[in-house]
Amino acid sequence: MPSKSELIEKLEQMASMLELTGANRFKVNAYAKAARAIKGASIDVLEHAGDPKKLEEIDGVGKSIAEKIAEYAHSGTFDEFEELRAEVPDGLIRVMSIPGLGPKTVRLMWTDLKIETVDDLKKAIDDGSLEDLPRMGKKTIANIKDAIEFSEKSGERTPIGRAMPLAEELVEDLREVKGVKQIAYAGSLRRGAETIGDIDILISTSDSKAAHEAFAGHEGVEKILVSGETKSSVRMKLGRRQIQVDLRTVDHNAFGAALMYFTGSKEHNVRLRERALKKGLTLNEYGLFPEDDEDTPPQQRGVKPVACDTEEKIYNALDLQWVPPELREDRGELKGELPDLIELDDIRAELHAHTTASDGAMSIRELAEHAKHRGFHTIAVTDHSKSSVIANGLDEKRLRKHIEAVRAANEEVKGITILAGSEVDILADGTLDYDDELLAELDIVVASPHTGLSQDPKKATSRLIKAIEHPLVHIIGHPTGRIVGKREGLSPDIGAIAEAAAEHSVALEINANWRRLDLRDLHVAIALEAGASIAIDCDVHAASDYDQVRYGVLTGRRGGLTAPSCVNTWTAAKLQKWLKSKR
DNA sequence: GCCGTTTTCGGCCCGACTGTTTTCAGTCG
Repeated sequence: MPSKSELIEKLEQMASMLELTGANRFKVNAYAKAARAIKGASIDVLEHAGDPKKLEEIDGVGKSIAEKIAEYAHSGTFDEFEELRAEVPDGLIRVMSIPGLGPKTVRLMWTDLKIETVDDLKKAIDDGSLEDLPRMGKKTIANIKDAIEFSEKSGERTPIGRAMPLAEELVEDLREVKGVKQIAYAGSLRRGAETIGDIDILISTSDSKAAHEAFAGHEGVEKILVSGETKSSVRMKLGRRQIQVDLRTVDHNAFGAALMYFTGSKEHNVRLRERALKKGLTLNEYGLFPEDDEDTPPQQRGVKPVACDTEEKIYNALDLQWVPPELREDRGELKGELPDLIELDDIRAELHAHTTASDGAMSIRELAEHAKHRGFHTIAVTDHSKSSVIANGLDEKRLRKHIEAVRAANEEVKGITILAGSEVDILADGTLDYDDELLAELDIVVASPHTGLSQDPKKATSRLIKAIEHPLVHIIGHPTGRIVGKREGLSPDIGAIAEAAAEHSVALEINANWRRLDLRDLHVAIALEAGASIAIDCDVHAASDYDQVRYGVLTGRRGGLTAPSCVNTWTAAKLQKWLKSKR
């Protein structure tokens, strides 16, 4: 069945295959850009596949690609894709994903040595035939061999929750090095993306050499890939895997320009540069300069930049307001007003937490004390329901006792409200795991799907909507059940879910655990557009889980979430009023 | 293939580093 994600994948594949066949690089770029545009588009392209005008409203989609979308919606593929696919072996795209191998090299391997897969490439290395290619010396071959091993070992992208602690440790350690004035992590990590390709660290320093030496010598560095005057690249140990970490050093007064440049996204930067050129300016990682058509870069000729030391000055010089990193994805952030995004400090309540009654590690009181310590006014105790047997879900009798225990704790612990709730399973048919009489006794109901996570999108949509329409439900917990990089989860019609949620005053959860981040950023944007409220919850099982909230806030920010749209930022009174409206 | 505050053709972002070659192509971000 045609799906948006498959269409996007096909367009991305088109770009790779075109590259390999040596097509016009701007055409390649057009396909890659269209794929991104569709990913971030607010309209459902498949729904409007018969309306080319509507499709062409999406920036990056023109006549030709609009036709291909129509073709795909009708037949599940499009001719040009199938033609290229017949020509370009599947395995080559995988070969091209090896770091250091680009389209030119892979194409040469393919045409001259008939290399079509990573295994073919390994054989060509072993039997020495790879050396026959031009510009293919011993060192290059050794690097390729190493890169194959790395890509097999490092696997896919690293979840943000694994990369962030390492990045913060590096920033803390390198801050102490002689000459270092400003330091920050940049890249997709600063943008709060759910997964990270590599970690980028940026330093402004008066002693570049010292910084690069300290970096290369840092604990955990397993291989040095690049070491220049301004740029070093290493591979570091991260758990059982490795992650690439890049360090860039710049002068103090270029820190803003460099930070902007290395934060990306690449597409956002391209937009900014295009905008700069239209204003007779040129933007690079050293600053925003007047464009003068000279070949030598302006900073090397002592040209005075228009702006360079802070991001804000550069955006302003381009007649833009400063764009929060989380929004720098080329999803229209340079057009119109930006939302006043939610901040970590706005979070005042945790509404999804487990105790030792089900699968948590803390008692009700411990849970409450930790929440209080974080300055929260409310904590909801939401242990699992009876169907979650593996999680020691509570049957009706145990839940009734548990409610009593929560009420007692609420009397006893001062300075915080402890809500009696449940994370009740949404069964495969959309019914809930307890009867209404029992649910009505609870202060808060978080309804979540835990099983049947591979059901078809139509069933998933009606299942979730049924739960949303239930008059006693407040929050839909981790609505799709996905696990980042591991489990796809449900693929419901998020637009329909969001509309139902808005209509019935049900909040959709961003489960802040970095393994979940569910809703994801794009879903949040759709939910907000429909007028639905969002909950950011840590799904607390242990004390350290409270720290996950940062990832939920980042995800919310990426989706354009403001504090008023997030129930966890509301005052105790406002929260209570909403909860009671469903009782 | 897309696009237009120099518009329907002729552009399309910019610099660092590596390896191999000896002036630069390829890749990356």
